[in-house]
Amino acid sequence: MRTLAQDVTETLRDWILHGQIQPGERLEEIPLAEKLGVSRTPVRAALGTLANEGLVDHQPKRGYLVRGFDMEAIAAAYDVRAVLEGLACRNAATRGLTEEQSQRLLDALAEGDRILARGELRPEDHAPYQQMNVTIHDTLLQASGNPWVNRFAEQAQNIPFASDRIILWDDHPIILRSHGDHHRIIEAVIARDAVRAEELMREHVYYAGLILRRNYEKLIAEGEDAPGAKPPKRPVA
Amino acid sequence: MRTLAQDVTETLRDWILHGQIQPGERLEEIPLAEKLGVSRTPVRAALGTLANEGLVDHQPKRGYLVRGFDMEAIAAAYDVRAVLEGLACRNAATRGLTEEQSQRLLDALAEGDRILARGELRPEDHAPYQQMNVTIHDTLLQASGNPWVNRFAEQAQNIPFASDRIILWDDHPIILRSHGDHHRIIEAVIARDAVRAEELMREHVYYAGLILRRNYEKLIAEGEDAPGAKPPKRPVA
DNA sequence: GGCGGCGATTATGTATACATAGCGCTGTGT
DNA sequence: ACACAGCGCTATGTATACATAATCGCCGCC
Repeated sequence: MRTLAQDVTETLRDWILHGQIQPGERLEEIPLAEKLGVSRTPVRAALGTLANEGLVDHQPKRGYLVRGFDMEAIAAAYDVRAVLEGLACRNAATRGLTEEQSQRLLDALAEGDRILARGELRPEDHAPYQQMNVTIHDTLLQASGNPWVNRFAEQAQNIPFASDRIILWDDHPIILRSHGDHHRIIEAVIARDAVRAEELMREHVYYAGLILRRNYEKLIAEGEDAPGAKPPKRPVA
Repeated sequence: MRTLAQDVTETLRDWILHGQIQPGERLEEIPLAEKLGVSRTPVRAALGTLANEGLVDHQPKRGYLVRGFDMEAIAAAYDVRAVLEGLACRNAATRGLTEEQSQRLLDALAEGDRILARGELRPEDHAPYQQMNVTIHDTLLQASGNPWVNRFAEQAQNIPFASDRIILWDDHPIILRSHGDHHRIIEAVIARDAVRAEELMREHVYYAGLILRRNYEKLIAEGEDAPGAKPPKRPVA
């Protein structure tokens, strides 16, 4: 069964992740409750959950604030994801994939190849590519068989503008290289080469963070002061 | 300011971590509220928090159950801690320690040396040794400057019978070796040798998990069916 | 005699009423 | 004119009342 509190939690989380509520903004229970057509109770529960997830800041008797993430914090999240997903690949390679998992990964690789084949990404390709990317990472996380890795990696992605869902669509060579990583990673996992799988995934995620940071610094240098965690270019929620 | 909900959360968390509430046991709001002398509201909030932390399982409209952790899950937590604390040491070495941090670490090392000097650990030594161990790990986590590492490593420790606070006091050689690790790790961090620091800490934590698992399997082999996450010998806290 | 459906019971989910800490405003005194 | 203290307002924290789904037992039916 679904409860109101869960719905409200998801709604608010989406609002925050999609930037519809700005960092630093105050989240007041009564206005939110009215806007959502529910009572304060489920709203309170939702705010508590989001506070635990680290998306909002809670000071007792003083309310909830949407947390802002500066570039350093976002880069830190990538560092964490790098080691966690690296661990996931190591374990996945050690344990071996199920038939279904390896098939899903191979399908995803083929899908990526197909999308990238035409040499450039059109806007209508973004969603499928994104989906494919998420499929690969999530499948590998699950294949690790380590529930903690799953949970923490997911939480480290639930930050505004710092998720697999953010890709710099303009830079085709980087996307090609990234998908090349996918090939190698999955190859290593299937070949049960745990060390190589871990190293490749670590670098893959770490590099993604590096790109993000570089782009951010370039924007800063160009004077476009990117407030808070403003994404570089054409972010896709 | 402290709220009732926070107090209740801590109380329940302690009860679960200390095994005063058994895995699989049902947590009912009204009895808990009565036992604690509060209303259902703070109890509900606390249960929600603990559910987010993964200590209790929540099924909507069907209540909360204390989660049990089998040996596999505990080992998985150690794997995660290993890579996270490894990352923390890498970052700490890269960034460098503050004067205060390095002093705290060196003091902790000396304290450990002092406790271990007599050749065996007496019961009254357990608490200080434990404290020293926690100090070292927490200080290094903080020194990483990565807030995520802190959060996740802490959560991965908040499992019944899987924390720094659990040590096999009987096996002196292992404790000696472990404290030797501490020396090397801190030496590497201070020397700004990021790679070595990371590797040493990874192995340090991973090995602790391995010991735990081995002891568990030995117990199983001896026929003492250790139910759920029963700790090997003389667990403390 | 066993199985299945229906209703009473109970515990959770939601709404609302009450308590209290924070914050700002105002008024006064220096 | 400025500082500070007291007061009132507002929003959060807590308690409680109400709504509703899940469980369990009972009865009837097959």
